[in-house]
Amino acid sequence: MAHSHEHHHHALRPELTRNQALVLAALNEADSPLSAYDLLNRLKAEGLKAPLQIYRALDKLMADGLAHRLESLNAFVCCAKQGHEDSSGTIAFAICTDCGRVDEFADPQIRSRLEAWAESHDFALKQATLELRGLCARCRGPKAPPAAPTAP
Amino acid sequence: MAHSHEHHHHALRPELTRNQALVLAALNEADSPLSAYDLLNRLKAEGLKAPLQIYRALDKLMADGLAHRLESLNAFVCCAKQGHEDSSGTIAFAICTDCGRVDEFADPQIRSRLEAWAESHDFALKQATLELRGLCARCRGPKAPPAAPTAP
DNA sequence: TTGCCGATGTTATGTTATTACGATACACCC
DNA sequence: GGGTGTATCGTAATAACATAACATCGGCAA
Ligand SMILES: [Zn+2]
Ligand SMILES: [Zn+2]
Ligand SMILES: [Zn+2]
Ligand SMILES: [Zn+2]
Repeated sequence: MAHSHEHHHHALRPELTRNQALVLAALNEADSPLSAYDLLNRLKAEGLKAPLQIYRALDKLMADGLAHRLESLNAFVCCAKQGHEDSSGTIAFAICTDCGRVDEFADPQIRSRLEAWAESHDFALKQATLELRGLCARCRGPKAPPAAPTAP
Repeated sequence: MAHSHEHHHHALRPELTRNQALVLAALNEADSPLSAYDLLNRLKAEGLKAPLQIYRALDKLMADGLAHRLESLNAFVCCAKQGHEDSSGTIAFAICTDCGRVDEFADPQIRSRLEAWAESHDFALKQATLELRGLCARCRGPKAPPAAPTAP
């Protein structure tokens, strides 16, 4: 255990415990979302044994904005921005159904449109899940221009 | 037990089998989303016994646009429009975290905004999951009484 | 010291979804 | 009638995802 003084203020970016750091590192190394049990399998070697250890770490990482849950996959990704301190308002994910890669983005216009709907329907919007499915640029074709897909 | 030849009509509105009709009726009667196992419990009296009977019926109903899955709840609702024949493009759901009620809507501007993002990122958009969480008009009420959720 | 508190480890259990296999029902053709 | 194909159905078993419950440890303040 080569750890020394990791307890130096900096509550700005809260310290991560060992389990949390392990889970975050595993998510960072992966190039597509991982389920909690995927993570567990990858971290068995580090001594993690029970699902709850993974879920607890994920809860903390998500609370800190360092990871996100993809509801349509029951899986998790690390935040593309390494944590959004700012308005963690409305994040969207474009998920490639072929290679699994995920592109995280925020579109203010979509957000304001959602807020407008909520406003006009007297709905107190707290959170939004926006997940797009399709083929990423790498998987859709070598150079498919925005046109009707030609028969291969 | 009313049985025998229930296959008289044509297929404009595809016929539902008994299991499918039971599941759809249960979803219609509910005032909030039901999980597959909720449905199973409610339909035990009708003779349904196994999860697969529910999931198969749900698959058909969703394919016909008569029901939708809410990814963030792992639950199902009947379609507010009783099936969208048109471009079932981009549907959104506003889910009340208090009473569970769901409001289904489609916003062309949100849809075109998503398509614009996809276009500009060379992403072949196939499907989108849009789920809002918050308090519905009945439950938010600064002046409206909190809707006492009637026990299911 | 003592007591609290947050994080942890461990076991067991609950919830959601699918795989596998066989039976039944009907349409279609020979 | 006797095939063949397809679609649905029933049942059992299992996989995949998530939480409850409880004991323990270590830091830290009164
Ligand atoms: Zn993020
Ligand atoms: Zn891809
Ligand atoms: Zn609908
Ligand atoms: Zn409500």
